[in-house]
Amino acid sequence: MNLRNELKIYTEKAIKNLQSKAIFSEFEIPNIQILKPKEIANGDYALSIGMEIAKIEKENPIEVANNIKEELEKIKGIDKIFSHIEAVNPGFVNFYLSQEFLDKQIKTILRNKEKFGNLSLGRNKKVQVEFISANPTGPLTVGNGRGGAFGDTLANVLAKAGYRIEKAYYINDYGNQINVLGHSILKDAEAKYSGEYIDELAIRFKDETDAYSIGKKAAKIILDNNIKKTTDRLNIHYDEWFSERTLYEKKEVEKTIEYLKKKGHTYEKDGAIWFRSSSFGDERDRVIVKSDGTKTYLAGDLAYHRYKFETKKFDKVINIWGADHFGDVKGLMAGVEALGHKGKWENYLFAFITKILRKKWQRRGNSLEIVLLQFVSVLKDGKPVKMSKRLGTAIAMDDLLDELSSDVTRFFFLQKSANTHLNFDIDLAKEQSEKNPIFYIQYAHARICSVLRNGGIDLNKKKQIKNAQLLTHEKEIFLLRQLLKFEDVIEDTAIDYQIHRIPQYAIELAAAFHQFYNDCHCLVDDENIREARLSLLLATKIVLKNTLDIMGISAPEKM
RNA sequence: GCCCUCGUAGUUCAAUGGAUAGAAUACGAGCUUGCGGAGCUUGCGACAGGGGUUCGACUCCUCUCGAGGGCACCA
Repeated sequence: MNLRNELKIYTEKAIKNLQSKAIFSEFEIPNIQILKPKEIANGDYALSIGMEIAKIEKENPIEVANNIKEELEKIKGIDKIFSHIEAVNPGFVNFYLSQEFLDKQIKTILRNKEKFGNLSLGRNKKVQVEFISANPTGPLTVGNGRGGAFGDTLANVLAKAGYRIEKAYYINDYGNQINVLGHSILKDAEAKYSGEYIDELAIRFKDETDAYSIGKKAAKIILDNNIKKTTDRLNIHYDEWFSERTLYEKKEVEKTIEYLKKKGHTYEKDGAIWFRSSSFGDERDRVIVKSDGTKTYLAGDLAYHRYKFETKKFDKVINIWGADHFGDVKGLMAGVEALGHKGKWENYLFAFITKILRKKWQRRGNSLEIVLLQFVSVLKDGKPVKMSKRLGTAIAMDDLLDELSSDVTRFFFLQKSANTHLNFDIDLAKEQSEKNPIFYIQYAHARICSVLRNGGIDLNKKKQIKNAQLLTHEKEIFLLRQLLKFEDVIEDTAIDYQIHRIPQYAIELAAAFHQFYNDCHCLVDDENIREARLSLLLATKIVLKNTLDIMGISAPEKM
């Protein structure tokens, strides 16, 4: 049970008590939002419920807040957590953490080390995150890289929150694009892909003439020599590389279509078999078997999702897609529902979160959730570069990784929210790589390690704080508060997937450390203060490293 | 035409319907006989525009303008 949930329950109880005392009438208690004030002066946590209840009760908000505050103060043990609770204008209730509570937290961090921040939110639920899944017809692009950084980090966050996660790459090694790849290598009239890799493959297959056979073999080569190497360079490691072809080989696609037929979710028109997806909220029906007898991409994807839910028994599946696949979201959603896998997902306790979820139509509590990442625009020499493999003018992820480290690149991608269009100015990124915030964060980590070494602390040995109560300097307390935020950051992100919160937090934490470092000398003669500050440093190192680990970014002990 | 995602300091990005809209970078001014100055302190600087809902709007609704994406028997 974390503090925010505890506080929520306390508040609810306080309001009920006030109702039973007839100070408040018997209204239905609204959602209790636990706010985190931006200003420390406004407390560590805050409630705005006073204003909402004041409206219902037609009372003065500050009086309502005061009533709640007084009722909360009566709760046993709350004085151990908060040094004081305040009701302030226009009707907020502010909570200030006690020194005692903060001291306890630092001990918790030192005890739990890399496990600090592990939550039980997932309660062993199995979740798959599928990301990148680019066609094996060419090297990964910068846009794929964004999906990779996002998906990998989201999976890490969910793992931290207690979910059993698997990372998957769906290889589209079946279908027309394989044929097109073959023709591209043959450079005949049906060629679509171009670029250096095609030229290299052309040399390799110069003695062959069958487009499909070439395409099939080439796809395997591209997967091994390009895609897998690039994901490695990006520090992404999949649990499963799933081949679409195997679904056809094992007749899983046919079985899926048969299932839908039997359930009456299909019909024939113009010689094709249509899936009645409009019965499941889609704006139109979708073809699953074309009039020439071949299956569409959706048919294969549905078979794959049957595998996800029925064979692998995932409780939840999250697909990370580029925004160019927006048009396919409803089709797959409808299909998954038709296959009987909707709404198994838990209902979150937090009403304020479900409110957010409701806004995101693609995530309506389905067992399948699809996150769309907006486009990455690439600028080079001040000019936009059109991203298209087919045109052969795409910026390959490897081009970027030749110039920037994986750490910098991942951080650059992660910093932006999924639904903003990302401008990747290659020249700017190169130019700024030395002053990138990631260096600021890694420098903080290296600096801490250096002081700890100078202080004779073995980084791998357990270190217990003895004098946390000596941590009273403004910057010490501020840093402590930042450390404490880590669990909230994990929880929030595991629920709303706003992963840019993580790099944001890393910057804040590093800043809090640098400020502390500047004001407080650690290696002082006073044994007690020295001990206390070294403990704080060690705790900071732990949390900073945990944060970087989640982002898949290294935490160097020296730079 | 319809559907998505956007529009915030010069630039790249933040901000759960809450309190004084934050960072980074750039530009200006400071800080070192101390543990890593790749740091710290400080100044300048922004909600595309008009209506509306609300005690309270960058956030919700609506219109206008602007950017990107999607509307296949392609994947």
